[in-house]
Amino acid sequence: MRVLIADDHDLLRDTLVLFLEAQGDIETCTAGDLFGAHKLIDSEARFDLILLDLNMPGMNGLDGLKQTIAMKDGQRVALLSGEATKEIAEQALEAGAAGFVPKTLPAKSMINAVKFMAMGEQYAPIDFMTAVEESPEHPLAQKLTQRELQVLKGLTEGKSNKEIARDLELTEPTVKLHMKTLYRKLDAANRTQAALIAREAGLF
Amino acid sequence: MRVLIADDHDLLRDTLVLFLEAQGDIETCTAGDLFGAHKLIDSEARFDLILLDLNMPGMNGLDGLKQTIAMKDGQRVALLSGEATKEIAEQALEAGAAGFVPKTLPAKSMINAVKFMAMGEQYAPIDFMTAVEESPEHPLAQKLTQRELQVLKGLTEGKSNKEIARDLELTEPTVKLHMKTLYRKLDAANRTQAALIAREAGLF
DNA sequence: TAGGTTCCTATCCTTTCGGATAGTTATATG
DNA sequence: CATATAACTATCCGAAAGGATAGGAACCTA
Repeated sequence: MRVLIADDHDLLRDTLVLFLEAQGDIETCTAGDLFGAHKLIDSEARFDLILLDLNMPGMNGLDGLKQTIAMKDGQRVALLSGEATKEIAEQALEAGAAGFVPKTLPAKSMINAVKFMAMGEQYAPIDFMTAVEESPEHPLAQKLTQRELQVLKGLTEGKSNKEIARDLELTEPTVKLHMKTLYRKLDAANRTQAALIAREAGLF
Repeated sequence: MRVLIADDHDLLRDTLVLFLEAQGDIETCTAGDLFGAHKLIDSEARFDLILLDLNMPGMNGLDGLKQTIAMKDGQRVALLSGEATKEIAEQALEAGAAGFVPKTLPAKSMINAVKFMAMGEQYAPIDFMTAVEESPEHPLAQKLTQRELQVLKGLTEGKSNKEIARDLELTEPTVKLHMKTLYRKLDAANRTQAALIAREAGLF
């Protein structure tokens, strides 16, 4: 089984090579950037799997991945990254990548994943892919006072100012004032926009 | 490698056994229901992987899976199903399953998946797991006319009636009428509720 | 051709919204 | 103590929204 590893970090590249070669039945080639990888793909025999680091020179986001997938023989190309988000991983798989391998993967799992992908399957860490992309404690919520949040909650339930006032035991003018402040803080032009923005942000 | 296959469909069970045994290095046992599977787990040597059909007798949803995972030696248990939804698959993996295998998987992929899971990795088909659970052509959208949908789209963008009228080259009173109809059809009390309901339904 | 449905336009009127402005109370914070 | 901020109340006014009602045009169908 022949694997090409392209990553600009010597340490990671060498470690990966050591692990894979230790398996006995895996032969490795390496490159330090996308250009080097493409040269090897052109000149060498077919690889069973090509691993590309997302952040190495020449990659330019997922462009380098797509270019490599489009190269001769339709070889299998997987994305390797340390920090990539779930969105990047999904886009890579969507673009036809053989898989997505986080650098945080245990060595044993990484070898299994490489073998799995070389066999023609698509790999991605389940827990990584199913993780809910939790919005990092929306900055919006922090800008709002308790009262404003209460009013906003009422708004996202489609209530009128009068209803919100009754529920919170306030007068209607007060609710209106909070509304005005909310529009300013949420950068909304009217209550509908404010409600949509609040929902979009995942509040309530 | 020893694999236990539990499924109440004789045909599928036998087919799967044939495929796996043909690999040479895989030894299989079978059971027709959960009870039979548990008996084999108790009496036989340790299995490298246990495949449980979701719909066979005794399973009772994911309960049977959880029971089996909790049995001796912490053996690796995967869920096998033909119709399961993405939600079921996620719950199974959450509960500690070794993987989720749709019965629609090509034989070659199924074998690869079995081997992969037996090696200690977690498997699920990427495309299946990342598929967006698309609401089945929202019944709402069908009740609305073209115009109403256009107006609703404007509403979900937080526009005023006047703006919507200008964009669609209608008069404001007409937009208002469509709004009224929308409220009735969407069961909304006001524009904010209508906008939220439309967003909730995944329209636009 | 008559009857029905859908879509559009329009007017009248009331309620609600939203902005501007002004002021009170309580609680931090320097 | 002075100041700032948050929370609340209040009034005025124009703009927007929403309900009721009426009618016209296009299209399908009996």
